[in-house]
Amino acid sequence: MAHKPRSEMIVETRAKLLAAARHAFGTVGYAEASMDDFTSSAGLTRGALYHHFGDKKGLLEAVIKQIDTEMNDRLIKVTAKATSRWQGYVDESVAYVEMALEPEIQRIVLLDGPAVLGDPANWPTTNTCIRSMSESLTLLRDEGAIKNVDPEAMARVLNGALTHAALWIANSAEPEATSRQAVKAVRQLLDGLRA
Amino acid sequence: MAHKPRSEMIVETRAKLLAAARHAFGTVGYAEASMDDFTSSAGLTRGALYHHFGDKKGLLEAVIKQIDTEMNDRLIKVTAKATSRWQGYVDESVAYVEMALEPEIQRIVLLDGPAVLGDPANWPTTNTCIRSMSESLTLLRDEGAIKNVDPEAMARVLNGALTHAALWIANSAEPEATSRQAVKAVRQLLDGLRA
DNA sequence: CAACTAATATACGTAATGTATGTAAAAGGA
DNA sequence: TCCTTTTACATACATTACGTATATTAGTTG
Repeated sequence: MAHKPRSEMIVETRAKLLAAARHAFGTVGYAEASMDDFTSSAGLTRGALYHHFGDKKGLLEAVIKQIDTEMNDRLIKVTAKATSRWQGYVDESVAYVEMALEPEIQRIVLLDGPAVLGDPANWPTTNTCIRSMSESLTLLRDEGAIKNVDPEAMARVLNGALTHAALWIANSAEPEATSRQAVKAVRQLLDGLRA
Repeated sequence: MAHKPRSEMIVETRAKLLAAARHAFGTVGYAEASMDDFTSSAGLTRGALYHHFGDKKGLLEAVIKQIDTEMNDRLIKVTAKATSRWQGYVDESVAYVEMALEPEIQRIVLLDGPAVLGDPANWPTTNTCIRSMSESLTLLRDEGAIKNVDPEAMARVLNGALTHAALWIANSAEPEATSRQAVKAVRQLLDGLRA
């Protein structure tokens, strides 16, 4: 009877715990998510959880890291499609807003993450997204497409604008209309950076 | 012996609870603040707390409302001092960043508030600050000082930029240097809005 | 095959929240 | 003035969650 090797069991267990936690965090929120509940929904107990992730916070970190990686992958694809570098940056920004509309991302990364782990700027997973946006800005600046800005500073500040736009849209009574408003404002804001 | 009238006792009790909670939330954070601890530090018990505020969340709402009012008062003073309307808006924005540097505001309003109460845009106390910024933008737009933006949308998006700037500064290893970077980026961003 | 290590479960202590109930003092009317 | 009613606040209790310490089971290695 196929006794899988231990190494496979482990990654499987980790994956199951991550998925269960991610679902729980994303729906009821970090504080309301009971470790007993979601581990048992994964067919495990808290024993496995503590062994692999140390504590609830560690689990949240792992979940956020996973989401962050996925977000970055998606953003890279968007940028790759663009015709010009500037257009790529604008598209990336809008795509970021759209991703941030997803309840799971919003709840976990934008709301609970900062409250539990502190300012995202200092997360170990050092927001891959911000870094990539910062790189885009560096290139744009060096080729003279935008004003002479500090890429990192501007990337962080803009990132704040984007996430707030997303929060606003997602919690609006009329997301469609709000989305148009918010995206337009973001575009205008970005446009103001052009040289 | 000076038995104060009941109405006075009540406002006093509410004030004591608010102050104690505000201190606890502002230092150890909402989740870690034990209601037993901070009520007893105010010479009361949770009984009074539940009577006046319903639950822990209700107390947080009250604390945030108080802080929000104070912030707005301070912003009004800044704007009043400015020489031009545009300058007033820039000063207001920078002042907002500076206020958001204060640990209490940061912890309670920027980190825990959104996690516990959801997107600030929908708070009952409907961020007085955002409203006032939105009004400033309306005036600026109408007098042609800035591009033709949607004031509410732009105010919200900019607000996100400002709060993120503050978080970044406050959690930086070198707040002084980071502050210069962030404030400069904010100024550039605002400058891009001018007509 | 035996000893060891590591993955997961179980059991328990502690602490926090919310609720239900109790109490005492103030307000108000006769 | 006295009795009733309300209400501000305290106390006691039930539930639940987290984290840790310990037990068990299974896989790995010599």
